[in-house]
Amino acid sequence: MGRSGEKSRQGIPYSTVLRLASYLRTLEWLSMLGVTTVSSEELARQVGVNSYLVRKDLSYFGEFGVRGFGYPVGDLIAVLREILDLNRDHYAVLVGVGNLGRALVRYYGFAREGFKLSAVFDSSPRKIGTRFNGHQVRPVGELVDYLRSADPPVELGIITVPAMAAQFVGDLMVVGGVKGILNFSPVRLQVPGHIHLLNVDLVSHLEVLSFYIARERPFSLPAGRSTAG
Amino acid sequence: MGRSGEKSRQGIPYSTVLRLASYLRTLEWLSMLGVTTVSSEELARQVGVNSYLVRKDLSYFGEFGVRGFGYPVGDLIAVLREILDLNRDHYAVLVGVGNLGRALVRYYGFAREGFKLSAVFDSSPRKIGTRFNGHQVRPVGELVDYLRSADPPVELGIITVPAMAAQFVGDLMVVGGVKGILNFSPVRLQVPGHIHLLNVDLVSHLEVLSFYIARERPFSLPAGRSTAG
DNA sequence: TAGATTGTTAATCGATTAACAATC
DNA sequence: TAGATTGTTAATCGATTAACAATC
Repeated sequence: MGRSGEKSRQGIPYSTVLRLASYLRTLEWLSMLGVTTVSSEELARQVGVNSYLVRKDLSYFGEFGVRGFGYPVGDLIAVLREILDLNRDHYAVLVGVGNLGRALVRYYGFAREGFKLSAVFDSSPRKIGTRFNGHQVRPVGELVDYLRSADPPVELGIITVPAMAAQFVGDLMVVGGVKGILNFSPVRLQVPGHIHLLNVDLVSHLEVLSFYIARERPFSLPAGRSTAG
Repeated sequence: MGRSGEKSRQGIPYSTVLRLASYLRTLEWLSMLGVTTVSSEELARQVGVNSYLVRKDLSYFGEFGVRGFGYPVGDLIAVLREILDLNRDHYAVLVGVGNLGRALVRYYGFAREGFKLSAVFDSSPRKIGTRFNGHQVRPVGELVDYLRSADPPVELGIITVPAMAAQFVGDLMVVGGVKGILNFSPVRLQVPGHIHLLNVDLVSHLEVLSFYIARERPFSLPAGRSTAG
């Protein structure tokens, strides 16, 4: 599980990385249930992919299974945590303490996986100074300075501001030196190539569901394949 | 995170549907800025894909552009709203009034796009009866009955309960007759094939960022792709 | 061992990219 | 018209699936 035995990481598909996180989540769940061994077949079934893919995904990083037996759950969890670099804390700032922002500040899931909030910002005088979950809201004008002098350093920025302000806040984060941005605003941010950006548009998800539901009406087609897995 | 069903339906790739929502978001933004015409090149640039893909995606549904000219923004918005079936209201129930659930109940973005909350449920006696954003929290025991008799009918279920309860709640929604489920719990739900399921695992997104930051390597997919996949 | 299941190479499939004819 | 840009067909690329040898 150390880096020594790993194969080349060139060209690891984004979809593979996303599935690694899925595998990890499922394995943690199995581990909680007391399961100590799992086959690629069973893990695949639970995640909703096929077993070829599980083995292929893992093979990018090494050999972690036992032939004829399966994968030791605990070991595989450790391996995936290592691969995803989850064996250390990651610090984030969050900007925008609206409904969604407040929810994320209070969300346990992040901290549980080692993602810790370093500080929280907003532009509204009404919100600056108030406290959420132990974090006193700071003025967004202090964001760059904060990021530059933060110790431990802040790697991640979480954007939960309205569309109008998203690009501005993103720019500040980049100037401040974050390495990755999780953007919950519906705006497509423009960021330099070295910044890792993920857009999470909650409304889009509902729209996708809407599309598939609309196409399922009685006359549309012979029963096709399901979107559910 | 990501969709659970990997297959397209009626020959339209899932990734295309997701991009349609992205195009719509960008077009709405352009429209707000007063832009009335946009080329596939410009729209592609803003969304972070290439123009071939924009034209290809739209061509699944018809011809909406003017050669030598581009696309009329207003018309294309109307077309996309029609395709995604957004020209009517969609009703949803939300189960689980924790931090994330409360945020979604209060989130304007959903309603703005025609997704309306029909009712809100929780299992905790401490929360039942309290009000959030005008919705009085109902006991989860009433969920199935509510869904069966709701008028207007409820198509969508949003799950924001802890992992432990997610499958149970999902089962109730299915029994109640929802057509699609947006699952924010980290559990991979098992649902019948006719149910459209999208999993949104917020922690996974951070883990993906962690992976790429650890490698100082850009994504291999279109930068800043929307989630769900 | 024999059966089971991995790890890996090869084949397939489908999405993306490219090219270009149509046409405003 | 001439230049521009769409809509669509063909080529490419890469992820997924399949097959199977390795081996516990």
